[in-house]
Amino acid sequence: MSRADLPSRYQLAELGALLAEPARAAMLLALLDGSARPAGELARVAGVGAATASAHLKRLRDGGLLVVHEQGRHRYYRLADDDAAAWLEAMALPRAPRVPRPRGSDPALCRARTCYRHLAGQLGVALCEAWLARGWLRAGGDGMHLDAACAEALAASGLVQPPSSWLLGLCGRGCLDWTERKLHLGGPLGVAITGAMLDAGWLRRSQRSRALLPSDDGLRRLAQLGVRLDALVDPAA
Amino acid sequence: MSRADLPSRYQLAELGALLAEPARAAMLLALLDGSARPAGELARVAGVGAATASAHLKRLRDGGLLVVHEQGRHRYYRLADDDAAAWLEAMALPRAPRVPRPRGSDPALCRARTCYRHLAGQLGVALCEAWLARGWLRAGGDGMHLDAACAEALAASGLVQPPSSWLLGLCGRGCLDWTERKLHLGGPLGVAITGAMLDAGWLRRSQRSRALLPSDDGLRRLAQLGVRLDALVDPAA
DNA sequence: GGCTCGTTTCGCCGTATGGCGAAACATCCG
DNA sequence: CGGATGTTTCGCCATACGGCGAAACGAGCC
Repeated sequence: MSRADLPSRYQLAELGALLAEPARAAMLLALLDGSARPAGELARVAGVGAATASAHLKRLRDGGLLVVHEQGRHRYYRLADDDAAAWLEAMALPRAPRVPRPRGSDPALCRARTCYRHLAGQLGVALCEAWLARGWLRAGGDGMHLDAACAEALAASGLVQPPSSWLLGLCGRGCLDWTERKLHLGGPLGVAITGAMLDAGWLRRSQRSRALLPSDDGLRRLAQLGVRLDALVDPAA
Repeated sequence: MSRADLPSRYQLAELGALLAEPARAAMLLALLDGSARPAGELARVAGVGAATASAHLKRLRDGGLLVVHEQGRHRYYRLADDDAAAWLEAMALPRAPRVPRPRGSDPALCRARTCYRHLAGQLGVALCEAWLARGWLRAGGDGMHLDAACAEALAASGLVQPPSSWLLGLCGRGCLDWTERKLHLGGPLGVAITGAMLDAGWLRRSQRSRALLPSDDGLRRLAQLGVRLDALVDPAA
């Protein structure tokens, strides 16, 4: 207790201080969908001038929460890693509805959303559970890996181009879904699959939130890949 | 994005501000093992005077992170709920070792520890997985519940007194283990079982950290209850 | 080269907040 | 009842930090 957490106390405080400013919090929330945005745009969403935004971004960068990608005269900021994204999502989600199941605010968000750059929500959990159950996803000591049978099925379904063996090399990680309280698939593998689903039109980004809207075709394909859709909340609710 | 997270931005900032002060962070870390401590003691661990500690505790209480239990002239502070404890643990753990498996700092902490008031770490994950696998723990829509067979086995093993049916009424919840990245058993059910293990001497609290030290007898009993111990990290490491 | 635009640095001010000591309560004990 | 102890409130000071405008820097573009 006494000596061991003497560093961690300052670590935690420093992390908290980064979130403590509404402007910084707004920036982080805006980046929680995995997007990379230039400083000016982040200044706008935070509602502050360019100068202050720059200072905030510098602090977030120094604190290890953001990374920069310079391109021409723009500087694109992005969340540094999915660990940060994971607990950020945990803190940002509407302060937990206590009782068993009165779902959190937006039903669309509960159904499917991005957690950083991978699929989360009921759909993400259902996919992870289904593939684990049928052996398409194997949990090893160093993370989750895709089975060759799954990679073939994904190619056959048109999600990825035929030589889909590159998927086997990616490492997935369990990431706690804070609305479902179960694991969904994160890590590079989760990012790759989610990206492919977006590219293939199975999912579409919502304009005004992190919700992901599955197309009818996408739902059909997912069902064919073993994902149980009967547990999804009614989108009309 | 724009309108939806306008409240959540302030919510997140407020939460961050509570962690932003080393003194408050120290208090929260001290309470992360589920203990309830009087204001004076928290002042000492935080390294501040009684007056300032009182102010900090008031803020944490107003912010919904702590609850008070008045007893005589003492006021015992405790973490408000296990949701708060969960993401607090996520943030507090040594900033993730990036590469696959170079384990976080303290091997004892990785092996078994308290997460709030329930068992976490490799042992907690192993227990949760084992009981789910043999059907002793069933995951329903509203949480996890113990099977009657498990309750009987726990009574037979001497963990709880013979009429163990009261365990069936408790609700458990999956809680992400941030060193293992898998679920362990939290919620009232997890708290009850962990408490029983402490009472029965299967586990012992470490003096200087949140680590839980299993006794030889405890490990034997756990193995009899189906928990695989071969995955535990070498305690001597 | 000179212009524009995006971004950062600098200097300044106002407020918020942490720290303490002293004093006020409250509770337990004799 | 009076004294000791734990906790909170009050008043004060010092500092940290966010906010902005102005200016500097750098990259693109004509």
